[in-house]
Amino acid sequence: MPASQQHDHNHCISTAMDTARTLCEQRGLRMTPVRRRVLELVWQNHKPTGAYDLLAQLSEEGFNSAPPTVYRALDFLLELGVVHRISSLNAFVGCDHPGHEHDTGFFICKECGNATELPAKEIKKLHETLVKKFSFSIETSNHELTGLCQNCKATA
Amino acid sequence: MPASQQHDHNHCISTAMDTARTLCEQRGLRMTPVRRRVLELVWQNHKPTGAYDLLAQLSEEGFNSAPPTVYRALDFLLELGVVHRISSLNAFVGCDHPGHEHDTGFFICKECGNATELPAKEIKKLHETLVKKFSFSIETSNHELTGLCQNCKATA
DNA sequence: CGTAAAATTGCAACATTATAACCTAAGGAC
DNA sequence: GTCCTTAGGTTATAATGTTGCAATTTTACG
Ligand SMILES: [Zn+2]
Ligand SMILES: [Zn+2]
Ligand SMILES: [Zn+2]
Ligand SMILES: [Zn+2]
Repeated sequence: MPASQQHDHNHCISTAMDTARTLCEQRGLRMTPVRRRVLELVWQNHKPTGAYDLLAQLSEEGFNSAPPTVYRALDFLLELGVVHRISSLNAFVGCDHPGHEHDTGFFICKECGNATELPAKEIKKLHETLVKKFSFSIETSNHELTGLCQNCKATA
Repeated sequence: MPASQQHDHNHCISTAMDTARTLCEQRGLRMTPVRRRVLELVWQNHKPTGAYDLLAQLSEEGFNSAPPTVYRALDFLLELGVVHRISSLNAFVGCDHPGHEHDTGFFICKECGNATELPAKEIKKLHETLVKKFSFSIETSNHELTGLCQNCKATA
């Protein structure tokens, strides 16, 4: 059983949507239909999804199907902190714990494609160690690990 | 003075070329003119460089100027372990310590664009911590930090 | 209300990055 | 030399992402 089916998707999605709505209200931003639907789709897929895949899904539902539509929605959601971009995959994925500012860090299974967010604590610890050694000021960071998840390792 | 000028470029380049040649000999691979020149260019720029920038430079020198030329050379050099790809920039940069298998990790200055390779030791430590917490098997990892380098912080 | 400013969306074109497919040329083994 | 493998040339195309501007919707405010 893939990790993506070990839990209640609908719960994931509704929680994510609630949090996003709350964040918008707090910041005076608008959760418009396209933005809402893109976030839902990102969560429904529940694994990193390309912008053009999302665009195709939107298109099937009667939304506008030009690239700027989905990229603008994604930019908004990234800014809001409810999705992450995985640059080695050119793909987007929902954030597990939105509302707490943190960097992008994922473990991506080569077999099933699921992406698991890394604990912010470990990323912070790495930052601290690096800052001590070098005199950089770290503003953002992005960590992408690949390998086999527990399930796929067991099945292999 | 930018970090890229605090040292002797020519030394960087010749060392990198020597190592690459040695690695090729050890593995029975061919360091052809295009491959050699691409590696030299990557080192000459001494900061992350896009494939199409490299292609333009090659073209000026009479090399073939079609995309596959540079992508094939870059694939070879990546495989050989003498360059890294920085996926958040879609760019390539020379490896500081080739010949020792290691993951991609860079600090990239937002101001001057220089990319400094992170110590493999710290990356390994992060891996170990994560593996203890989760039961992933990590095969590759990629770490891209941004911020200001020491020089640019001072100048700002 | 009514209107003006701001934010969002629609739309068309374009830019950038990367790959596929197929063929030719060069290098090495025998 | 002949054969086989590797590398490079060439053309076309795929995949990803952006710019610019007009039209619309939402909000702010008198
Ligand atoms: Zn997150
Ligand atoms: Zn898996
Ligand atoms: Zn390296
Ligand atoms: Zn700098």
